[in-house]
Amino acid sequence: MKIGELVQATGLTERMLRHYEQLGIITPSRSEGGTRQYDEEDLAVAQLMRQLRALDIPLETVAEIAQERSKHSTGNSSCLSVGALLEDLAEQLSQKAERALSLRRIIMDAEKSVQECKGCENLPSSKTCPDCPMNRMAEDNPVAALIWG
Amino acid sequence: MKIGELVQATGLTERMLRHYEQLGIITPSRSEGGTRQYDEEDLAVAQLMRQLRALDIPLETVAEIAQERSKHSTGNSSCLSVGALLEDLAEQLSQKAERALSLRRIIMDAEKSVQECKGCENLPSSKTCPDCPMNRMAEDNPVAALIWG
DNA sequence: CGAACGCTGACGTGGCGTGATAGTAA
DNA sequence: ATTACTATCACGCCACGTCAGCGTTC
Repeated sequence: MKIGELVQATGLTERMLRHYEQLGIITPSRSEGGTRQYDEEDLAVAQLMRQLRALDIPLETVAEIAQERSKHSTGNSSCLSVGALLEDLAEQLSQKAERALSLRRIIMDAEKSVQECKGCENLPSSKTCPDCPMNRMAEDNPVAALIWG
Repeated sequence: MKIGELVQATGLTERMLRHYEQLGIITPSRSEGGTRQYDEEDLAVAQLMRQLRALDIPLETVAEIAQERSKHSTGNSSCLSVGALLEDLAEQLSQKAERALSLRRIIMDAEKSVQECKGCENLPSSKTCPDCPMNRMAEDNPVAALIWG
Protein backbone atom coordinates (compact mmCIF):
# COMPACT_ATOMS: atom_id res chain seq x y z
CA MET A 1 0.00 0.00 0.00
CA LYS A 2 1.04 3.56 -0.62
CA ILE A 3 1.38 6.29 1.96
CA GLY A 4 -2.08 7.71 1.41
CA GLU A 5 -3.68 4.38 2.12
CA LEU A 6 -1.66 3.95 5.26
CA VAL A 7 -2.77 7.38 6.38
CA GLN A 8 -6.37 6.25 5.91
CA ALA A 9 -5.75 3.02 7.73
CA THR A 10 -3.93 4.40 10.74
CA GLY A 11 -4.96 8.00 11.26
CA LEU A 12 -1.33 9.00 11.25
CA THR A 13 -0.19 11.76 8.89
CA GLU A 14 2.18 11.52 5.95
CA ARG A 15 4.50 13.73 7.87
CA MET A 16 4.61 11.38 10.81
CA LEU A 17 5.17 8.32 8.66
CA ARG A 18 8.08 9.93 6.88
CA HIS A 19 9.43 11.10 10.19
CA TYR A 20 9.29 7.59 11.61
CA GLU A 21 11.09 6.39 8.54
CA GLN A 22 13.85 8.92 9.04
CA LEU A 23 14.28 7.54 12.52
CA GLY A 24 14.51 4.03 11.14
CA ILE A 25 11.27 2.88 12.72
CA ILE A 26 9.24 2.05 9.63
CA THR A 27 11.23 1.18 6.55
CA PRO A 28 8.93 0.52 3.60
CA SER A 29 10.35 -0.73 0.35
CA ARG A 30 10.18 1.54 -2.65
CA SER A 31 8.77 1.21 -6.12
CA GLU A 32 10.98 1.82 -9.15
CA GLY A 33 9.99 5.45 -9.06
CA GLY A 34 10.64 5.84 -5.35
CA THR A 35 7.11 5.60 -4.04
CA ARG A 36 6.93 4.04 -0.59
CA GLN A 37 5.37 0.59 -0.56
CA TYR A 38 4.05 -0.40 2.83
CA ASP A 39 3.25 -4.03 3.55
CA GLU A 40 1.16 -5.63 6.26
CA GLU A 41 3.99 -5.60 8.75
CA ASP A 42 4.58 -1.92 8.17
CA LEU A 43 0.90 -1.39 8.85
CA ALA A 44 1.16 -3.32 12.09
CA VAL A 45 4.16 -1.27 13.15
CA ALA A 46 2.35 1.95 12.28
CA GLN A 47 -0.54 0.91 14.49
CA LEU A 48 1.89 -0.05 17.19
CA MET A 49 3.25 3.46 17.02
CA ARG A 50 -0.13 4.85 17.94
CA GLN A 51 -0.13 2.76 21.08
CA LEU A 52 3.42 3.72 21.93
CA ARG A 53 2.73 7.40 21.39
CA ALA A 54 -0.46 7.22 23.44
CA LEU A 55 1.75 5.98 26.26
CA ASP A 56 4.26 8.76 25.60
CA ILE A 57 7.07 6.41 24.78
CA PRO A 58 9.70 8.63 23.15
CA LEU A 59 10.36 8.02 19.48
CA GLU A 60 14.03 7.70 20.28
CA THR A 61 13.38 4.72 22.51
CA VAL A 62 11.46 3.04 19.76
CA ALA A 63 14.12 3.93 17.22
CA GLU A 64 16.80 2.26 19.32
CA ILE A 65 14.83 -0.94 19.46
CA ALA A 66 14.11 -0.83 15.75
CA GLN A 67 17.75 -0.37 14.85
CA GLU A 68 19.53 -2.56 17.33
CA ARG A 69 19.25 -5.80 15.37
CA SER A 70 20.99 -4.42 12.32
CA LYS A 71 23.98 -3.37 14.41
CA HIS A 72 24.89 -6.98 15.04
CA SER A 73 26.35 -9.64 12.83
CA THR A 74 25.02 -12.70 14.63
CA GLY A 75 21.63 -13.70 15.90
CA ASN A 76 23.20 -14.43 19.23
CA SER A 77 24.59 -10.99 19.89
CA SER A 78 21.59 -9.11 18.53
CA CYS A 79 19.35 -11.31 20.64
CA LEU A 80 21.14 -10.24 23.79
CA SER A 81 21.01 -6.52 23.04
CA VAL A 82 17.50 -6.45 21.68
CA GLY A 83 16.31 -8.62 24.54
CA ALA A 84 17.71 -6.13 27.04
CA LEU A 85 16.00 -3.21 25.34
CA LEU A 86 12.70 -5.04 25.28
CA GLU A 87 12.96 -5.96 28.92
CA ASP A 88 13.68 -2.36 29.77
CA LEU A 89 10.62 -1.20 27.95
CA ALA A 90 8.45 -3.90 29.44
CA GLU A 91 9.64 -2.87 32.86
CA GLN A 92 8.83 0.77 32.18
CA LEU A 93 5.37 -0.22 31.10
CA SER A 94 4.86 -2.28 34.23
CA GLN A 95 5.79 0.68 36.32
CA LYS A 96 3.49 2.95 34.39
CA ALA A 97 0.60 0.60 34.81
CA GLU A 98 1.26 0.26 38.50
CA ARG A 99 1.59 3.96 39.01
CA ALA A 100 -1.56 4.63 37.03
CA LEU A 101 -3.58 2.20 39.08
CA SER A 102 -2.28 3.36 42.42
CA LEU A 103 -2.92 6.96 41.47
CA ARG A 104 -6.39 6.01 40.33
CA ARG A 105 -7.15 4.66 43.75
CA ILE A 106 -6.06 7.89 45.38
CA ILE A 107 -8.16 9.92 43.01
CA MET A 108 -11.22 7.81 43.59
CA ASP A 109 -10.80 8.06 47.33
CA ALA A 110 -10.60 11.81 47.01
CA GLU A 111 -13.64 11.82 44.82
CA LYS A 112 -15.65 9.92 47.38
CA SER A 113 -14.80 12.60 49.87
CA VAL A 114 -15.70 15.34 47.43
CA GLN A 115 -19.11 13.80 46.94
CA GLU A 116 -19.90 14.48 50.55
CA CYS A 117 -20.13 18.16 49.72
CA LYS A 118 -23.26 17.43 47.71
CA GLY A 119 -25.97 19.74 48.94
CA CYS A 120 -23.62 21.94 50.95
CA GLU A 121 -24.28 25.64 50.49
CA ASN A 122 -21.16 26.94 52.18
CA LEU A 123 -18.38 28.58 50.27
CA PRO A 124 -15.95 25.68 49.85
CA SER A 125 -12.72 26.44 51.68
CA SER A 126 -11.15 25.49 54.97
CA LYS A 127 -12.00 28.84 56.53
CA THR A 128 -15.58 29.13 55.37
CA CYS A 129 -16.48 25.50 55.98
CA PRO A 130 -14.38 24.48 58.99
CA ASP A 131 -16.19 21.20 59.62
CA CYS A 132 -15.96 20.00 56.03
CA PRO A 133 -14.69 16.43 55.73
CA MET A 134 -12.27 17.70 53.09
CA ASN A 135 -10.23 19.27 55.85
CA ARG A 136 -9.28 15.88 57.24
CA MET A 137 -9.06 14.23 53.87
CA ALA A 138 -6.55 16.79 52.66
CA GLU A 139 -4.24 15.68 55.42
CA ASP A 140 -3.73 12.21 54.10
CA ASN A 141 -4.83 12.29 50.50
CA PRO A 142 -2.64 14.40 48.22
CA VAL A 143 -5.34 14.76 45.59
CA ALA A 144 -7.69 16.10 48.24
CA ALA A 145 -4.90 18.47 49.28
CA LEU A 146 -4.56 19.57 45.67
CA ILE A 147 -8.23 20.43 45.41
CA TRP A 148 -8.59 21.93 48.83
CA GLY A 149 -5.30 23.88 48.82
CA MET B 1 9.72 24.68 54.97
CA LYS B 2 11.42 26.83 52.36
CA ILE B 3 11.86 26.00 48.73
CA GLY B 4 15.33 24.54 49.13
CA GLU B 5 14.13 22.05 51.68
CA LEU B 6 11.25 21.05 49.45
CA VAL B 7 13.71 20.52 46.62
CA GLN B 8 15.66 18.17 48.89
CA ALA B 9 12.54 16.35 49.95
CA THR B 10 11.02 15.86 46.53
CA GLY B 11 13.77 15.88 43.93
CA LEU B 12 11.88 18.54 42.02
CA THR B 13 13.68 21.73 41.06
CA GLU B 14 13.02 25.25 42.23
CA ARG B 15 11.99 26.08 38.72
CA MET B 16 9.35 23.37 38.69
CA LEU B 17 7.92 24.38 42.04
CA ARG B 18 7.63 28.01 40.99
CA HIS B 19 6.14 26.95 37.71
CA TYR B 20 3.53 24.82 39.44
CA GLU B 21 2.71 27.77 41.62
CA GLN B 22 2.17 30.00 38.60
CA LEU B 23 -0.32 27.47 37.35
CA GLY B 24 -2.13 27.49 40.67
CA ILE B 25 -1.16 23.93 41.55
CA ILE B 26 0.89 24.53 44.67
CA THR B 27 0.15 27.73 46.55
CA PRO B 28 2.44 28.11 49.55
CA SER B 29 2.01 30.98 51.96
CA ARG B 30 4.70 33.64 52.14
CA SER B 31 6.84 35.10 54.87
CA GLU B 32 6.99 38.85 55.51
CA GLY B 33 9.84 39.20 53.07
CA GLY B 34 8.15 37.14 50.38
CA THR B 35 9.86 33.79 50.91
CA ARG B 36 7.64 30.80 50.13
CA GLN B 37 6.59 28.76 53.14
CA TYR B 38 5.54 25.23 52.26
CA ASP B 39 3.55 23.10 54.69
CA GLU B 40 2.97 19.35 54.85
CA GLU B 41 0.10 19.43 52.41
CA ASP B 42 2.22 21.32 49.91
CA LEU B 43 4.82 18.62 50.28
CA ALA B 44 2.22 15.95 49.61
CA VAL B 45 1.04 17.77 46.51
CA ALA B 46 4.63 18.18 45.31
CA GLN B 47 5.15 14.45 45.64
CA LEU B 48 1.89 13.85 43.85
CA MET B 49 3.21 15.96 41.01
CA ARG B 50 6.07 13.55 40.53
CA GLN B 51 3.63 10.74 40.04
CA LEU B 52 1.49 12.76 37.69
CA ARG B 53 4.46 13.86 35.61
CA ALA B 54 5.85 10.34 35.49
CA LEU B 55 2.54 9.44 33.88
CA ASP B 56 2.76 12.40 31.50
CA ILE B 57 -0.40 14.00 32.81
CA PRO B 58 -0.34 17.53 31.37
CA LEU B 59 0.13 20.30 33.90
CA GLU B 60 -2.89 22.02 32.46
CA THR B 61 -5.09 19.08 33.43
CA VAL B 62 -3.78 19.23 36.98
CA ALA B 63 -4.16 22.99 37.07
CA GLU B 64 -7.81 22.74 36.11
CA ILE B 65 -8.46 20.35 38.94
CA ALA B 66 -6.54 22.51 41.38
CA GLN B 67 -8.47 25.63 40.48
CA GLU B 68 -11.97 24.35 39.95
CA ARG B 69 -13.06 24.52 43.58
CA SER B 70 -12.29 28.21 43.91
CA LYS B 71 -14.48 29.02 40.94
CA HIS B 72 -17.58 28.01 42.85
CA SER B 73 -19.46 29.65 45.66
CA THR B 74 -21.07 26.56 47.14
CA GLY B 75 -19.78 23.17 48.16
CA ASN B 76 -22.54 21.62 46.12
CA SER B 77 -21.60 23.16 42.79
CA SER B 78 -17.87 22.74 43.24
CA CYS B 79 -18.44 19.15 44.22
CA LEU B 80 -20.16 18.45 40.93
CA SER B 81 -17.51 20.06 38.76
CA VAL B 82 -14.52 18.76 40.65
CA GLY B 83 -16.05 15.29 40.79
CA ALA B 84 -16.40 15.26 37.03
CA LEU B 85 -12.78 16.30 36.52
CA LEU B 86 -11.58 13.61 38.91
CA GLU B 87 -13.63 10.96 37.20
CA ASP B 88 -12.19 11.98 33.86
CA LEU B 89 -8.69 11.67 35.13
CA ALA B 90 -9.37 8.34 36.79
CA GLU B 91 -10.74 7.07 33.52
CA GLN B 92 -7.68 8.24 31.61
CA LEU B 93 -5.49 6.46 34.10
CA SER B 94 -7.47 3.25 33.71
CA GLN B 95 -6.97 3.40 30.00
CA LYS B 96 -3.28 4.06 30.35
CA ALA B 97 -2.85 1.15 32.67
CA GLU B 98 -4.74 -1.13 30.33
CA ARG B 99 -2.78 -0.02 27.31
CA ALA B 100 0.50 -0.39 29.15
CA LEU B 101 -0.29 -3.92 30.25
CA SER B 102 -1.53 -5.05 26.88
CA LEU B 103 1.53 -3.62 25.22
CA ARG B 104 3.71 -5.27 27.80
CA ARG B 105 2.26 -8.63 26.87
CA ILE B 106 3.08 -8.06 23.23
CA ILE B 107 6.61 -7.03 24.08
CA MET B 108 7.21 -10.03 26.26
CA ASP B 109 5.88 -12.35 23.61
CA ALA B 110 8.26 -10.80 21.14
CA GLU B 111 11.09 -11.12 23.60
CA LYS B 112 10.43 -14.80 24.07
CA SER B 113 10.80 -15.19 20.35
CA VAL B 114 13.97 -13.13 20.30
CA GLN B 115 15.50 -15.39 22.91
CA GLU B 116 15.34 -18.27 20.50
CA CYS B 117 18.14 -16.64 18.55
CA LYS B 118 20.49 -17.36 21.43
CA GLY B 119 23.48 -19.16 20.05
CA CYS B 120 22.61 -18.46 16.43
CA GLU B 121 25.60 -17.38 14.37
CA ASN B 122 23.73 -16.25 11.29
CA LEU B 123 23.43 -12.65 10.32
CA PRO B 124 20.02 -11.76 11.72
CA SER B 125 17.66 -10.85 8.89
CA SER B 126 14.91 -12.53 6.97
CA LYS B 127 17.18 -13.10 3.97
CA THR B 128 20.21 -14.42 5.77
CA CYS B 129 18.30 -16.54 8.25
CA PRO B 130 15.22 -17.71 6.36
CA ASP B 131 14.17 -20.33 8.92
CA CYS B 132 14.39 -17.99 11.87
CA PRO B 133 11.30 -18.11 14.10
CA MET B 134 11.29 -14.32 13.95
CA ASN B 135 9.99 -14.55 10.41
CA ARG B 136 6.69 -16.03 11.58
CA MET B 137 6.55 -13.98 14.73
CA ALA B 138 6.84 -10.75 12.78
CA GLU B 139 3.63 -11.66 10.99
CA ASP B 140 1.45 -11.47 14.04
CA ASN B 141 3.42 -9.53 16.60
CA PRO B 142 3.98 -5.87 15.74
CA VAL B 143 6.92 -5.56 18.10
CA ALA B 144 8.59 -8.48 16.38
CA ALA B 145 7.85 -6.75 13.08
CA LEU B 146 9.47 -3.59 14.43
CA ILE B 147 12.66 -5.43 15.30
CA TRP B 148 12.78 -7.63 12.28
CA GLY B 149 11.73 -4.94 9.75
C1' DC C 1 27.77 41.82 58.42
C1' DG C 2 28.47 38.39 54.93
C1' DA C 3 27.46 33.86 52.86
C1' DA C 4 23.85 31.31 51.48
C1' DC C 5 19.53 31.27 50.00
C1' DG C 6 15.38 33.10 47.61
C1' DC C 7 12.87 36.33 44.50
C1' DT C 8 11.13 38.00 39.80
C1' DG C 9 11.40 38.31 34.95
C1' DA C 10 12.86 37.26 30.66
C1' DC C 11 14.89 34.46 27.28
C1' DG C 12 16.57 29.81 25.70
C1' DT C 13 16.10 24.79 24.87
C1' DG C 14 14.61 20.08 23.51
C1' DG C 15 11.17 16.78 22.17
C1' DC C 16 7.59 16.12 19.08
C1' DG C 17 5.43 17.21 15.92
C1' DT C 18 2.53 20.73 12.23
C1' DG C 19 2.21 23.40 8.20
C1' DA C 20 3.54 25.65 4.16
C1' DT C 21 5.91 25.92 0.14
C1' DA C 22 8.34 24.73 -4.00
C1' DG C 23 9.48 22.01 -7.55
C1' DT C 24 9.50 17.37 -9.56
C1' DA C 25 8.05 12.67 -10.64
C1' DA C 26 4.76 8.61 -10.73
C1' DA D 1 -5.85 14.85 -12.29
C1' DT D 2 -4.35 13.03 -8.40
C1' DT D 3 -1.06 11.37 -5.62
C1' DA D 4 3.69 11.00 -3.96
C1' DC D 5 8.50 12.52 -3.70
C1' DT D 6 12.61 15.49 -1.64
C1' DA D 7 14.01 19.35 0.81
C1' DT D 8 13.74 23.17 3.63
C1' DC D 9 12.22 26.43 6.71
C1' DA D 10 9.23 28.11 9.96
C1' DC D 11 6.09 27.65 13.62
C1' DG D 12 3.96 26.02 17.89
C1' DC D 13 3.29 23.65 22.25
C1' DC D 14 4.97 22.04 26.66
C1' DA D 15 7.78 21.74 30.51
C1' DC D 16 11.11 23.22 31.94
C1' DG D 17 16.69 25.31 32.10
C1' DT D 18 19.40 29.32 32.69
C1' DC D 19 20.87 33.73 33.75
C1' DA D 20 20.78 38.48 35.49
C1' DG D 21 20.01 41.47 39.09
C1' DC D 22 18.31 42.29 43.26
C1' DG D 23 16.09 41.18 48.06
C1' DT D 24 15.89 38.01 52.43
C1' DT D 25 17.44 35.08 56.04
C1' DC D 26 20.51 33.29 59.50
